[in-house]
Amino acid sequence: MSANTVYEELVSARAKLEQSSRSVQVANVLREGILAGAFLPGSRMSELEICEALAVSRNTLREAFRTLVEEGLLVHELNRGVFVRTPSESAVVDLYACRRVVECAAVSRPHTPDRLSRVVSVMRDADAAAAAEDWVALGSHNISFHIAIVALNGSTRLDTLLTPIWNEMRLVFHMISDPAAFHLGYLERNRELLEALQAGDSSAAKAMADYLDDAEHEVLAELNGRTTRHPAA
Amino acid sequence: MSANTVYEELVSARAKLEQSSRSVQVANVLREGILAGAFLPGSRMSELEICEALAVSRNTLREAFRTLVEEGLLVHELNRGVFVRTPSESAVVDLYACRRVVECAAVSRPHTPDRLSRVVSVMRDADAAAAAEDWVALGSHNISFHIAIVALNGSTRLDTLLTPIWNEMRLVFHMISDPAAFHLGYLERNRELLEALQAGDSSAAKAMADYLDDAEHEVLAELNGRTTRHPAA
DNA sequence: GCATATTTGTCCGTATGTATA
DNA sequence: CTATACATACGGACAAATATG
Repeated sequence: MSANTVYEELVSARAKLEQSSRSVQVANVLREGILAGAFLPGSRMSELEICEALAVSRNTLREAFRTLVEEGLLVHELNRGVFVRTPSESAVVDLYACRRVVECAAVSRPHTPDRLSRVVSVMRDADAAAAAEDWVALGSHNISFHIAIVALNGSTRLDTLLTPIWNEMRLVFHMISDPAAFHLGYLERNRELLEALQAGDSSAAKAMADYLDDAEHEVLAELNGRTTRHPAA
Repeated sequence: MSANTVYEELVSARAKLEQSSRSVQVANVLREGILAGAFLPGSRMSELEICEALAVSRNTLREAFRTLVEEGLLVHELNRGVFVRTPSESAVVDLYACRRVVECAAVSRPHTPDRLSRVVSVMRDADAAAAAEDWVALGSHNISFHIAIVALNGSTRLDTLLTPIWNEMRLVFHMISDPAAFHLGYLERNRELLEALQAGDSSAAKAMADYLDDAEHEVLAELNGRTTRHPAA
């Protein structure tokens, strides 16, 4: 049964469950699995099977579910269970609207060199991943780049509040056909953004807005070209 | 069965009211209580007592707790229980840093009249509350005013993501000595902001930044003048 | 420092309600 | 419509951690 392979992986992940509270541990394991694409958008999270695979009770699992729902990775349908979120087209539009606000604000303000250094190091990691043709890592570094951009705003609270945004962006990337090509295409644009920032270029905000516009349209085109076979959210 | 149509409507209406699970209902009740100040920052939320008071099982209550923790109203300490969050001074600084980003961005962009109308109506409600000397309502409308400001960004996702910010602001207001005087003082400044917005004044961003700076300093002064007797978060 | 009581963390069994084949 | 599978919610139980005297 190939349908069981996902749960078999969970059994091995069970070894990781060691410290902190069970429900937190379970949430961590499931989060990793979802972000890695083990559970694709729209797929159902069976209480029973996951309970058995992780050897935890339903109560504990349901607490973990509650956490992940709040993080935006799962959606909960009353008396039906929980499913991996399937970002709709309108959700994508809204995601980019939200990113436009916080990312354009971030690049518009005067930045301190030490915070920019984080952006620089992420850019280096992305380059390394691209050179090694590690497309999964490239996708992660791409998101990390924009997380580092948001951090320029100087509010750690804002950073943590936006976690669901980046989670859902990863879900979106799992829905497009060729994430590798997608991320590779934006590697150079990230570099241009960084150079504009380093130069103190006041047009960085405009560049960021254009960047997000293009990305949004490309993602929407991908989602349009795909016959949505997933269960509705 | 035309005789049943009325009752059928009632049944469907009742179904909608009860369409949320117990844990969600419990979370709603507790949230209201906390935001209303029934549970003050730092106070402990006893599982046993709340279970008995609401006649729900511990499992159900713990799911509700998980939700409220995720919303920022409660903090969870392993093997110790959950407590109403006590915003620290650094938390207040960060809260205003976050608000500065999203609220200044909101007033900087060109706004559509229909969305501004929401700000206008909230302003009217606040005036009415002030005239009626209903200080609790005034505090709520003050926060609603800024929620309406953020909504000018045009991202409903951003609006929902910021829910913990407004929740925590209410907790902060519960910690200052005279919330009524505080909110009354900012009623006029809200009006000035609104008028600047209606006039399309490009200096609205600066006005908002000043507004938040002043509010932050006033809140911090309040928290400094108070011997923090609450358990540490 | 120690013993006790309280509270939390976790699991189990089960009854009820809901959705779907 | 019936039957099955599943989610929801409850209560009890026990170990572990914490608070209290």
